[in-house]
Amino acid sequence: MKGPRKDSVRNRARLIDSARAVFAERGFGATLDDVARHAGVGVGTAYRHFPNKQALAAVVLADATEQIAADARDCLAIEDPWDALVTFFERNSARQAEDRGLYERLTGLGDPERQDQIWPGIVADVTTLFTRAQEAGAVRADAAPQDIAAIFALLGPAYEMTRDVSPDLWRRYLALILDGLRATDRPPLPAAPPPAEALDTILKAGKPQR
Amino acid sequence: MKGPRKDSVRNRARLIDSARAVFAERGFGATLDDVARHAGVGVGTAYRHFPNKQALAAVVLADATEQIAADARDCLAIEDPWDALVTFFERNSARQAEDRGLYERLTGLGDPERQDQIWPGIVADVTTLFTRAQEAGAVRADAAPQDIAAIFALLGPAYEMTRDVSPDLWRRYLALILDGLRATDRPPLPAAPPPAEALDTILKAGKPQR
DNA sequence: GAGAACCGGAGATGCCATCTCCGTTAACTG
DNA sequence: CAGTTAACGGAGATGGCATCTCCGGTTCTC
Repeated sequence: MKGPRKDSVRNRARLIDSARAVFAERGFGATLDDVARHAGVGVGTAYRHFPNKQALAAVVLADATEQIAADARDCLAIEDPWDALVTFFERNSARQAEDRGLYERLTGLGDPERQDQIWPGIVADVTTLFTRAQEAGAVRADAAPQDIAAIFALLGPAYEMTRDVSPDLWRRYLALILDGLRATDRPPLPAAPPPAEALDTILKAGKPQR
Repeated sequence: MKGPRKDSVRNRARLIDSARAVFAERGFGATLDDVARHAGVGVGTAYRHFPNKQALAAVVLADATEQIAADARDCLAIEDPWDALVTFFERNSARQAEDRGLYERLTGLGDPERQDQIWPGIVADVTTLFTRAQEAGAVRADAAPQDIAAIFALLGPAYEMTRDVSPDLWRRYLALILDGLRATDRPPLPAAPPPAEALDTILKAGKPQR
């Protein structure tokens, strides 16, 4: 019985690692050629291991998605409801700020099967996180769980600034937005929250479409 | 003495109008061919009147920029400082929400000469608008004028959602952010504001770079 | 050391936006 | 109204760029 060749295995691993690094730094716009070069292998090798760029991205993305799921679960364990929600935001934002590709890819790309398997769990956990905070009176009454997705979308440009201006700048705008989300006597928000089904559209908003 | 031909003048006008319409609807990614078709003229005509796409965009953009300047000036006339600032945000956001190209083009493109002539005025007026509101105690003390530009950048994705989900949705997130900007006893913002010189970078954040 | 498995990377392929060219059309002039 | 010429139209040349293929050469495995 013949296992796969040793160099083949190694190259595959290198490609995945490099994909993670390259997509993180330069965004999903990076070429498979770039990834291959970074991995120190030829493009041909890349294409022998993965039918195309998306396939490779899907592998990398799967991990990332699970991390989000894990974050959500972890945060559910934090007692203070507001603190839990904020922590979730901070964890995720930190990841996205330092991984450009992550933000760009989160929706749309990735292995649909696994995505469809993981997302519902995330959505459920985040909704819980949100509802708990709202019921505790920490989140304004006129906010909705969908707003969480929207806020993540809004933060996109903040990450961009962070990269170009100063690290950690995103924290400023996350804090600003969270202050807006917090309960204090305020006039109700104008316009209804987006429909819950629009989640994908919301997340996709404001990033390189394709 | 021979003036320019009548059809030439008309076509030029049509092209500019069409450019406004097409860029507004489909964004600056739209082709000059698209603009020409919309104007009911051939591409050749388009290229005879404008050396390239940017030149045409610059013309359209000039008007748009002056409108912003006008908005800022108008808002300075509003007595209540907070109300003035909010109105400025709302006017501008409304424009950007319905003109996709506007948001994409605001920085980077456009006739540099005229831009450089108009922008300083806008910046000055907006800074005044902001400072006034802050001194009146309506805006939190740890905010800075640069945050205005950042907020406009943050709203980019909100416009996108608006287009795909429901009109006016942007108002929800603008209100949310403004609530965060408002003074009420809050913990200070983490991370310093971006440097004032980074204005371009800030505005550009999170939109199709090129 | 034979042969299969795998590699490398030059370049073929495909795509798409920008812009040119020139035969045709129609505005102006006398 | 006929001659002149500015202006038009739009097929297609051009250029750039990312994706992916192909095959001579290399490396692993038994």
